[in-house]
Amino acid sequence: MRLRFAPSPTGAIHIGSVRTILYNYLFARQRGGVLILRIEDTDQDRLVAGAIDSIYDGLHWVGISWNEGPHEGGPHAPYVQSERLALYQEHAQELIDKGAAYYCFCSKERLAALRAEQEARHEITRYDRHCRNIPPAEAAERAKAEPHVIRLKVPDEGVLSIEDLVHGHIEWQANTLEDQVLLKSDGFPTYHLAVVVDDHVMGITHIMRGEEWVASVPKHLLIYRAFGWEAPPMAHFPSVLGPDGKRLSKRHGSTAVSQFRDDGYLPEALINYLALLGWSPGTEDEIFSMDDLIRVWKIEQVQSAGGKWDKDRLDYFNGVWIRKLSVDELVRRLEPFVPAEWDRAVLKKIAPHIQERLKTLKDAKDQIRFLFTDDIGYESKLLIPKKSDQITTAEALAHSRAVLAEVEPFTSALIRPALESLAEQLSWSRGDLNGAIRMAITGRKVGPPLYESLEVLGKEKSLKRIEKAQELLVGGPD
RNA sequence: GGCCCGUUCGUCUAGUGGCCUAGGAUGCAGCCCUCUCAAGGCUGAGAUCAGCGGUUCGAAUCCGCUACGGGCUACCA
Repeated sequence: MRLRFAPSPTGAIHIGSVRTILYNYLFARQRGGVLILRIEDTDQDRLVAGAIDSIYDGLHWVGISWNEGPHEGGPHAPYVQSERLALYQEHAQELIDKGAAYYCFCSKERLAALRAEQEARHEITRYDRHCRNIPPAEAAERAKAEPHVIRLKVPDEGVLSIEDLVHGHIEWQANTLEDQVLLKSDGFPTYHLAVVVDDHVMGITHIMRGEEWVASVPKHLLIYRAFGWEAPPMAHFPSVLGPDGKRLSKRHGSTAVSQFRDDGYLPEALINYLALLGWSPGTEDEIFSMDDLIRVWKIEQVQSAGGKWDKDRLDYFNGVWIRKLSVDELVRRLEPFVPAEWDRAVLKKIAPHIQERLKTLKDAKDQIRFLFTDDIGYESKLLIPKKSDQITTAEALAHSRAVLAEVEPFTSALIRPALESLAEQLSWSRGDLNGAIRMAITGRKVGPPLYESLEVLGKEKSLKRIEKAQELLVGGPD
């Protein structure tokens, strides 16, 4: 069993492609199959520098690996189509020799004019087979000097069909097809020729790709037939859609995998979410690791309709996976998201207290900044609880400072009762007292639990910040 | 225009003729817990299963038509 992923190096790997690749991966891994990464770069105009590296980065980051590919090598190397041109040219020639394909010398101008005429007459736009009847010997002679493409001779009638693993039976009438180009004038194959030749030569046993390819299946079937090969089973997975219902693309915002990494998403969460976009276990379970997926994913449960990208749901899965991390692991994942100069020992102490408050790893920085800098500017009026005033708040803070100064050791377990009884003494609610102190030490209204925050901040800094808050209040309004 | 695919709560989905007065999740609202925010627990609103016709004792589930959405229709993939 051999499966392939065949991205084009037209940029960073796209989230929709990852979903398709994931399904290929799961299918192969659960059956002990071999996975192949093949780069389909037959369009020289659309190449983007560094794209292959970013495909490697993106796929490795989400935890997808493969057996044969451009860097891995393998029995069918090279795995980059632009390095296999001779193979396609030989195969195109074979079809010419068999009489299954022909040289076409029509210029792009003639083709454009033809199309314009057909459109004007409201006819179907397709190639008119102008060069199909040039005697083979004459055509071969002209081909030595004139620019040309090679086209497939499409039959006038007949039915082409597949039993798609997702959609079931699909069929087409051959007479709705045109004589497609197999080899372009620059000597490069079209996608259609290259994919059929490579899938056959590389021994691909299952073709699984996005739904946008179903329309070209009959073309491929005809090419298989022309070579006398058998087409392998196919599955066409539904598209990942943007909020407007159209296939997800760059214009819907960030769709590159690397963007999700940079935005603080866990690969576990992305994979979990993506797996469920188009597939369902049929049970009410929904939290799955890659290993779980390899066990439970079934192609029979793949949805036939496209699914819209839902960021809220991704965020939910990200939270779930963040909470599943051990503290050490969380600290490790947080590493790229906090400044290098922040003390990792402090980070580790606060990590368990922000863990359940993180939607993404990126959120951590703002929540714990107060531990690493004294620059926590805030407006003094924010210290004052509703129903209270400047003087009373200043007094409460003074008392807090005094009480906290007595706490030894300065741990949350001892801070708690101290502040609780102070609140009672002052006839303040804990919420109001803690809110004022929280503002004083963090400069924010919300944050990790107060007692733990004080402990991690340390006695000295905590007292100093409370003093500063008092001064702010006594000094009058900003 | 032609060919093909699709259509269950806003969103992701369960559902393969009776278990469906349609289940779960997310999001939303409320309550509980609570030092804030989260997390967690509970409750609620939210889908005439695109519409119509047919098959059947019985249809979200099978068939047909229509509508709507999407993909393809290149010497792009």
